[in-house]
Amino acid sequence: MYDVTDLAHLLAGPVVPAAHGLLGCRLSAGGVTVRVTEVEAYAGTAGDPASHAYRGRTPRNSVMFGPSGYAYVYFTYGMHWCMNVVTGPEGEASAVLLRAGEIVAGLDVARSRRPAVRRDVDLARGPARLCSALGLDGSAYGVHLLGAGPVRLTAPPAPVDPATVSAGPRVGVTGAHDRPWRFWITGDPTVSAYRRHVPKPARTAGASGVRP
DNA sequence: CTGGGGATTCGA
DNA sequence: CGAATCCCCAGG
Repeated sequence: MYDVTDLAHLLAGPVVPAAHGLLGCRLSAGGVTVRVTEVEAYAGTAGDPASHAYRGRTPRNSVMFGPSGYAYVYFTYGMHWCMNVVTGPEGEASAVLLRAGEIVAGLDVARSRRPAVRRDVDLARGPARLCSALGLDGSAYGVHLLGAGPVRLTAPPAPVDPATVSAGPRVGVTGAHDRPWRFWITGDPTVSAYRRHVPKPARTAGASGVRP
């Protein structure tokens, strides 16, 4: 057995085990509960250029530098929110991005938030979709996740078998392919599609893309 | 102050 | 494939 105390302990530790442990956890907000099926680990300032905290503390990423168990929610592409769980000790800005989940409660509420979606497995398939399904936005920035607040994270009813977890390079991240820090439940239909990061081509006249 | 770019999604 | 559409942050 593995209760909220253990979850708190797990989140307080190194980010990669924390990311593993977040698979299967339940996240409840806005009348919807998802079972987390896909995550990515980010190591903060510790030599991880892909982390939002890599260049040091800013107003936007400050919650990542605090204690574990809090929500780092950020706005991107002018329209989408994405949600992270802060991990590690205070002062170390590591976090785990929640990339996808399966709706296990509040299905009708989730559908009403995303009317255009046809298949239920697509409702929270992707980090911005997950936030959308749960009704999460900037108001969830910095909230504690392990208590009785509006956004609650709880351990899985049964531990996830490590043999059912796959690992690979993170989505939308340039380089760092030597760090397979994306983790997902193998074969789960709610896991998002992997898309290689495509750097913007240099803006020179007549430039043609170079293909590998 | 300015401007480049983004841990994405959807539709053509 | 490209638009949508803000906000953040580095640099001058």
